[in-house]
Amino acid sequence: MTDKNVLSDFRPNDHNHEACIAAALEIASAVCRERELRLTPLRRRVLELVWQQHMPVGAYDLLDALRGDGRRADPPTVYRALDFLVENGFVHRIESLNAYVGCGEPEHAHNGQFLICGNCSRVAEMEDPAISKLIREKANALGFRISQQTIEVTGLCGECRERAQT
Amino acid sequence: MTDKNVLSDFRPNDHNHEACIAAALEIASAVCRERELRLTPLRRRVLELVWQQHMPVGAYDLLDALRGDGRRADPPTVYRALDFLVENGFVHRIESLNAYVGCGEPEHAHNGQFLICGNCSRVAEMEDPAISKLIREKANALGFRISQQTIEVTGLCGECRERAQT
DNA sequence: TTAAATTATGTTATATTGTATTATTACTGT
DNA sequence: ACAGTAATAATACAATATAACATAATTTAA
Ligand SMILES: [Zn+2]
Ligand SMILES: [Zn+2]
Ligand SMILES: [Zn+2]
Ligand SMILES: [Zn+2]
Repeated sequence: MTDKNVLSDFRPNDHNHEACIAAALEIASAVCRERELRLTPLRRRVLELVWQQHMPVGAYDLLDALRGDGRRADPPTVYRALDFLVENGFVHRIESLNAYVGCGEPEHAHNGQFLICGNCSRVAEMEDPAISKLIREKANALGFRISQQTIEVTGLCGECRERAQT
Repeated sequence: MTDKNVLSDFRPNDHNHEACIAAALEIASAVCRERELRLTPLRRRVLELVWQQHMPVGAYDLLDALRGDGRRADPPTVYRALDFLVENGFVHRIESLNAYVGCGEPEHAHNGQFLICGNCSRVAEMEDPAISKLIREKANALGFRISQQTIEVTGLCGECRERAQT
């Protein structure tokens, strides 16, 4: 968080996560108002569910959670909501996990660079322009015009790494 | 191909593709002999099928092709063969497509950086150390130890881009 | 060179993830 | 009230992947 290229670092287990959720919903609400997007109750609820942890959630976990609310829900329900949320940058899809994670800075469009801990499953999001630029340059050199970059890195977060050394 | 950081560039449609397939099988055969891996007929056939085009192939397309051979085949058959081929670097998995593409240089371990044309579906593979290094450095700065990098870029290859400008 | 252990494959069933399609409901402006 | 639009419901299905157990082939070791 000190580094401006880090959109969200690995969060300690004891932070005030209620505040994370509240902030995410608040920002989404404001962004939607500004862009005249409709953050319907369903979309808002799915966003809230995605934000339950700082790790990727599968579509069917969300589906179960929706059903837990008492409402009836089927796959298209959650996928449509996710489409909206991904499309508008409130949520990122992690391709290597077929799962979804909340984005803390949907105000400006970007596609993040993700660090995924194979031990605790937490995810950090970077947005390092140097990385994007280098990849773009290399691709351009081959005549390739980039429309989207998918950068997902797996390994061990600092906390899990220290614990593993023992 | 002139650039040593490009493991396989976009191939023109008229190249001698039989040679590509033959070379891939030959290399795989040699590598397996050297590493005492077992390139069984099934694995060899799946590798050959993956190499039918320079674009990612889905597991179930391979399954259909195996059945086309007259043999009986079920999902575990092809997934197990793919596991072997991916594990040992003969094939790369494209996470963003849930599909598989042959690797032309399995001799040395690496995880490639892929350019995927959204129009013609052809794939090029780079292995640019500068990109890997930069990502590794940024991750290290966050205390993260990388075990694998997934870099998949979508866009338009040179040929398709020119054609689209019209 | 058998016997045991290991590795690979066959087989059946099921789990997980994602879409297509059509119908219905709720909201927006006239 | 009405038409036009956006969102959701509901059903059905497609695509991708794994679990679990049985059999066959291969390697290793007595
Ligand atoms: Zn939190
Ligand atoms: Zn961790
Ligand atoms: Zn070829
Ligand atoms: Zn192309």
